[in-house]
Amino acid sequence: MMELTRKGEYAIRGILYLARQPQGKLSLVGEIAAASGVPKTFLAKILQDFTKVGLVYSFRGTGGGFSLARTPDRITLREVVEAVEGPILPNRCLIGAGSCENDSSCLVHPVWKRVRDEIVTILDGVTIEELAGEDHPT
Amino acid sequence: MMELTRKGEYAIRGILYLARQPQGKLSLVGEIAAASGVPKTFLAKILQDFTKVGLVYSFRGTGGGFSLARTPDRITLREVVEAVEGPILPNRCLIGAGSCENDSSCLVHPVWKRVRDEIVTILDGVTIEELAGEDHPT
DNA sequence: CTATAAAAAGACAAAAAAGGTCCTTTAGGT
DNA sequence: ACCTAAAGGACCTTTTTTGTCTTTTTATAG
Ligand code: SF4
Ligand code: SF4
Repeated sequence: MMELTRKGEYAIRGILYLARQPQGKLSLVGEIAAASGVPKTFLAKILQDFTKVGLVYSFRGTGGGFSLARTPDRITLREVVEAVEGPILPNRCLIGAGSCENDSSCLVHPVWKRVRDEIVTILDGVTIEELAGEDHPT
Repeated sequence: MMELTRKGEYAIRGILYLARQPQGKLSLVGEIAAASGVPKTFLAKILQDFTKVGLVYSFRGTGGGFSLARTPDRITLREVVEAVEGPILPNRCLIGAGSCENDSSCLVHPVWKRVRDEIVTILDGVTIEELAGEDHPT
């Protein structure tokens, strides 16, 4: 239950690769895929998701590629996961008004809300810089 | 992401019905299904899961049915969810040794561990008595 | 301005999981 | 013996996951 999909796992691996590259350097899909062991065409889709939400920059044509749009210390694990998997929702009733008729009276509702809030808090508290294992120079 | 399945939702509804019945009374699948709005045959499977892990008692034949195996205050939401969905695992690496080769060096690993521990803590802290909305006589 | 390079977009498809149904068997009562 | 109700298992449909492939767009180099 509550399992991260492969897409989510790949997304993390992919962005970690980018985080480990020298600032401003562009990486090709094929290069990232090979290094992180992710199917190339699948990773391409993931990188598109990243681009859409503004996590990475993409450049087409000769000399193109991908780079982070922000420094690794300002990208949280939550952003990465949500970019490809959508918002963290342990239950439908958290989607919004009307998704479950009795969310006002239901006593289970607040429990799932707590669960979501805890997960979000944890994932928001982790940056990909920490995960990339770079000790940033003081 | 991280969404409870219908089976899990149904499981909660089903056990809440049982929790609201007078102590020791037996309920039929059909009865529980109708009252909680769950497909009868599907609920039957869920109740079988409950029986397997010892959450409910089942009796066959005339006058048979289901009842809780414990008082509602000693059944946690976690037990109910895990009975039908399996253990709470935000990522494969938490399954056990060898499920991911690099779980010792991977910096993401401890994050998922924290996520799981938090979810488990929350769900363990909620009993189905609280959820059933019975104010138990002091 | 044309060839080349690389990402974007979108259609397609296999495999797995979710969500059920149905039928036969087993166990208990009358 | 006969009825009742759960257990077990085979089967099915739909949705989601996990990809692939082809075409289009955008950019650069010569
Ligand atoms: S937890 Fe309660 S409010 Fe949320 S979907 Fe289930 S019944 Fe509805
Ligand atoms: S988080 Fe790390 S240890 Fe866990 S599956 Fe992913 S790479 Fe492996």
